[in-house]
Amino acid sequence: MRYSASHKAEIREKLIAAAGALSKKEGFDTTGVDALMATVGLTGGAFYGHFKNKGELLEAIVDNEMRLTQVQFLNDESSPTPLRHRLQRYLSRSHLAHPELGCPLPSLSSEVARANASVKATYERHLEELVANLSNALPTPDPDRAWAILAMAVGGITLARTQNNPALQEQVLNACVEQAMVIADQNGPNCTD
Amino acid sequence: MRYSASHKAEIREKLIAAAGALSKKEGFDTTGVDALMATVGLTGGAFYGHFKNKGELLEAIVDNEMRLTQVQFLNDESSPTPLRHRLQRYLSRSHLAHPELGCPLPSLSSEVARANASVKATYERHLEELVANLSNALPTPDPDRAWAILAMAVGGITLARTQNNPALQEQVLNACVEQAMVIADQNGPNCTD
DNA sequence: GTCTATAGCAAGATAGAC
DNA sequence: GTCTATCTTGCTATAGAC
Repeated sequence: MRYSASHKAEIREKLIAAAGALSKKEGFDTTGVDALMATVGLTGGAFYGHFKNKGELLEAIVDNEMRLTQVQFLNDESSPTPLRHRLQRYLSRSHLAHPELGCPLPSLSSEVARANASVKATYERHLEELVANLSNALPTPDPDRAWAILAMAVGGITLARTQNNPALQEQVLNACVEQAMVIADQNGPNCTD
Repeated sequence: MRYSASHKAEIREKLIAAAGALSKKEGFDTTGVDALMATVGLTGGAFYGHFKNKGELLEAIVDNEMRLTQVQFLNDESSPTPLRHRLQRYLSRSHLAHPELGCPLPSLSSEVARANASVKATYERHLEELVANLSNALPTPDPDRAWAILAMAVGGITLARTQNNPALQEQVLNACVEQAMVIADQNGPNCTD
């Protein structure tokens, strides 16, 4: 045959990656099939050779994006990145400016919240893994503190992206890094030990 | 004339409120003009007697929703609501389940992030007021801690709304309340006083 | 597997009657 | 100020040629 046996799979992966980037930048609902296919040099009709419908694409995007995020958060145990550096990378100006390359949580959560139970289940599964990993990166593992830190990081990016003023963005990002470290390092709510 | 002089203004306010609720629940982009007008008993064409275009509606929604949030956050100085209770109310199951009645920050932020500078400026102005008020509700006023707490609250609702599992939702919400209080009550990063 | 063409529908916006 | 009717454009999805 003209193409290798895995050619279709390769195109599919390209589509999922391109659609993920577009959806994180412009939103999934507002990303049209024709526009998506154009980014990989194909026309709209070819889409349905890879996905039954657009909903199936959302599932694939969510799974792929969350898997990549999982990998980025994963700590190499032989040379672990300090938590503060990971937070600074997450809460950075480049992450603010490039949602298409960044974490799906601030960009896709509101659309996932309105999606069907299957999409949410995939999201949920990856989120739990993410939190388990983040918990293990704390001085003392604690899922509750991991959830709180994750929520602050996601909320920090979300809020900062709504701002025009760079100085204000900087303040939000830095405040979240500092206060997340307070949560990570605290020994107890009353500091009694 | 058939209607009172303020009739147009009343309809306009109704429209802004209805559109705000719809946008917080289903998203602004996915809320059509015809569907919106139907909720107040009018047809699509009448929309343009009140707004130049749909973008003007978004500005009005953002201003109105943020103003209402501002009022809800405002503390009655004669009988202030304890911060913990305010956080519990924000990070509650009813707020999770009813975005149309709730805070615009978790629902509209991603669309505001993609909006024009004018919309962002309005959002920004209200956000700063909100943070100033929240800062003053802390044991020791501190804008940085206020930003961090706000980010955590917004991120907590955002993440919890993507979950199917009520137990997991509860864990996220409770964790954010507890850790937000840690940030509010801490005296310093090293607990040295 | 991808193309072109098109069906079928909903969107934002405008025109003119009342 | 609101109606109906309509223009134009965009979308999801399908049909049939290659």
